[in-house]
Amino acid sequence: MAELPKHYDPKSIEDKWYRKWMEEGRFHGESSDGGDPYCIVIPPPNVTGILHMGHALNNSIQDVLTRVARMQGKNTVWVPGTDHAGIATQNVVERQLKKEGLTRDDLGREKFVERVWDWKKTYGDTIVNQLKKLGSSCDWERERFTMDEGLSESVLEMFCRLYDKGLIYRGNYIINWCPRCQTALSDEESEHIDVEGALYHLRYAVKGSKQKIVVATTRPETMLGDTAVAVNPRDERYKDLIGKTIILPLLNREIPVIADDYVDPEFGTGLVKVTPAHDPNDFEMGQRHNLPQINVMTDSGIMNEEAGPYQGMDRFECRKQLMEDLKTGGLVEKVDKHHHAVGHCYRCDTVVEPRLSPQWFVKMKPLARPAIEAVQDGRIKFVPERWSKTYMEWMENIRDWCISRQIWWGHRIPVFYCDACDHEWAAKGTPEKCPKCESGNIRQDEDVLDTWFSSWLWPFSVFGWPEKSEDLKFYYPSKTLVTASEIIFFWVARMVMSGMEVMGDIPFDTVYIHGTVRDDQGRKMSKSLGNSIDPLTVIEKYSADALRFSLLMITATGQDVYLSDDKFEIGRNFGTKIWNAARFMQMHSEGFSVTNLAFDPEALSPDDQHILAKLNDAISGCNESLGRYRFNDATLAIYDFMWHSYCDWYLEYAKPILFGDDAERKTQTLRVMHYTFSTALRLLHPFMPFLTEELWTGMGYNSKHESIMVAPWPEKQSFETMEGLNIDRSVVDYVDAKHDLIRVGRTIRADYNLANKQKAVFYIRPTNDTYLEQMAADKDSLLSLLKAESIDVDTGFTPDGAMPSGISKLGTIYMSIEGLVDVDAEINKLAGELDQVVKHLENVRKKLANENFTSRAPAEVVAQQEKQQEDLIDKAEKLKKMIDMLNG
RNA sequence: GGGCGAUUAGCUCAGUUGGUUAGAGCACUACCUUGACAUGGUAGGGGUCGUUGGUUCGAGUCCAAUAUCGCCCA
Repeated sequence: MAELPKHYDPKSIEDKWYRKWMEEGRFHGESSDGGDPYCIVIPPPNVTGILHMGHALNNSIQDVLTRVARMQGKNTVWVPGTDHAGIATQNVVERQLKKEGLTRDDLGREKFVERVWDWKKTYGDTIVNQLKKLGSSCDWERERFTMDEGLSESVLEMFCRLYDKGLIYRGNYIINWCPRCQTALSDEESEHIDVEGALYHLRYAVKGSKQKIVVATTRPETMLGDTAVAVNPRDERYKDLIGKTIILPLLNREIPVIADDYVDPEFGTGLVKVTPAHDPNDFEMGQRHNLPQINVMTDSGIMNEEAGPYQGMDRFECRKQLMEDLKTGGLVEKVDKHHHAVGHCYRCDTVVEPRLSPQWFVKMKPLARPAIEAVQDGRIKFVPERWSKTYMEWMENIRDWCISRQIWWGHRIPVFYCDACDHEWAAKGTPEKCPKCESGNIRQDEDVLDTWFSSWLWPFSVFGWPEKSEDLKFYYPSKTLVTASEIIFFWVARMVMSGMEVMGDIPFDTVYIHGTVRDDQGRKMSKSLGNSIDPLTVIEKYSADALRFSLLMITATGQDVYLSDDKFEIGRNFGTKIWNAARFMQMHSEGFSVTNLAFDPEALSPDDQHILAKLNDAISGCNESLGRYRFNDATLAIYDFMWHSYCDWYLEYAKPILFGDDAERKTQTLRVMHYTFSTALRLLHPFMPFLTEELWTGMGYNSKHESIMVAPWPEKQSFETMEGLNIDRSVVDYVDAKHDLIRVGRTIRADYNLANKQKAVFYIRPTNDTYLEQMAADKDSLLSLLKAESIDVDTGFTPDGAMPSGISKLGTIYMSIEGLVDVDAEINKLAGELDQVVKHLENVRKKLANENFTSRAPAEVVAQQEKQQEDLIDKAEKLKKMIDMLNG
């Protein structure tokens, strides 16, 4: 046992251990080793990502689950990796090119993609390295990337299967278009943000009359693409209008008035303009009424030739100018303020333009059915349960998934066209000729797939699917998926669908949804707000252990996490506390061997029994909480045990023994101490991996299990075993009561401002003979914990004069302060206490006097109240006597 | 507009099927550098559990309204 340094230096230790664990292959699992599989697949972070607090929380949780499973002896694998984040990564590289005065078109597709790969090779490890800093025990030998060869193979296979089944199709529909990224987005990638917009009321002229009608719109510039005006057929106000022709202002295009049930008579004026090429609802109306579709914008959101005089203007500039022009023409009725949700690109925050465009889609309804059933029948469980509602809601109303993206970085859509015979087919390789007409005049689709089209295969693609590998057989399905609520639709739901589709089995049995990390004002942490706390800064300042522990301790199940810098002090302080406890033990362990901790059950003192019982409680509390994904309760159980049971009470109890000269007793106590501490370290290890490993070695506990990572996970001892250790519940209760008595004694000391060094003289009148015996036998610890010169335990004790005192379960404790007693103050104090007791007693009496209560409440609740009544009466009596005596 | 969540101490939050005098951490007050630890110790102050009704012998907990805030979906 090398001496532990006075100060704990997490920095050097954390790096050292992580390197060692890697060298020793501690994170790696092999299916050939068999056993009980435990697998978690990481939610792959973006390859462009940098670790934020959400990741830190997400991965701390996964690491806890992984490390516990590993210590339990399961065949444990946590598969890490990153996704290629098509749009985001392309954006990053395009920005880089821009600095060089280049665009991707200057490079051409092939060179550009090469350039992205270069970027990935140089910077793609950033987040991976940050995960390592956090202590994540991922199986790095299994690290995957959604664009690597194997996963690309999975993507192509999946595409071809769905294509051949008719579940992938190409169609011209309204999709979400990001004019900045110049690509289509899925519905999920368009984030609805509430904005204070306007509802513009515009006057359109009716052909052949002087009548003007008023339509309301939030996007006036799209009027340039209007091909009808619609009313609800049941709307009496506009009955006569149906079938008439409207002259579209500015362009003077003639468009019909149609009747359609979709129109809500309550909204705006009850008249809506119909722009089939720029709105999903208008599109459908257009389909029903055979309206032309006029797209008025270019790919980059610039008005095109269909916009007439507005051609070349940006869409928002156009909105302004167009409104000016309409105003000039007297064609604006009014402009109302209007709150509405507007879609924004989730990658660049640009306002999304709904736009008619030919894209590839996955037909979702058939895929959703088995995925709905899997959750309905409980094969997949959400924690907290309420998220299954969100999942169901989305699944039941699922819409087809737009999977094509007009970018270059990603899996190119494996669809080929023959220009000779117009044949279209999907294939995994690079065909040289058309399978139908054998022409070589073929070309591949230009688009790439949505990144999520590779992520949704993650739970099986990481194990080599479509190849039926041993790993796949062994580790699939994975166990728990840990993620935040934001990606239930993006990812979780889709993984279930793909898993059911190709594996015929669920991809995981539990989905644990943790909270979103917010700042202390409840705002989402974001770079643009500048309110994010960088986990690496926290690691630098407080240590990775502190970061992990603090995060888990303040994360209530499924609730959002509000963070501020000072919260990490919890973890740091706790680490320091443990470190110092270890140093204290070490100072007293000279010549003591920690390899033999077999204490003598017959010789356990009350405090020994007490700490062992509390240890068992902590173990069972921690395990139970972990089983229910209540990480805050799990950490609290350990924290409370180590700090308040072990350090505050047991170590303090042990001091006089360790400083004394009863060698046998000292050895026995050290055995209990080290047994307890080494067990608690194992319990703490998943939460604070570095500190616990350092102490595991530093304290010499590593003789049997070299690393704490593979030491056995503490399991709750059965009652029988506790009895075998000679742990008696009544003795444990006695020690709890003793602690209470000591607190009462200390309060008296504090009331009389006794200096720490000042020894006091105490008298205790025990409540009964059992306590008398127990306390008499336990006087050493009472003396030491009360810093007393002497303690007389005497059933017949009566104070001969004014003495400050206090009541506890074990008895009444008096402290001798010759000549110093402030009688009035003492009476006041006791009277105050009596007041409280009387008030409480009244409540209890009232309850017991109520026949409804005594007859209806469970017997044990009534008995408990009766017992309490007795205790309170007893206490009140004592207080009265004490007050009388002081008065007398 | 639909759905979900939150409202408990100055702050951030626990409080598991209703049952001791509602807890923790931080902050605060007093005392203490004592032989593990001032990133600490001991003691203490602080809450009519958003509001109003209801169910119940009993409500922070269940139900219904309502207010405020937040999130998701349209």
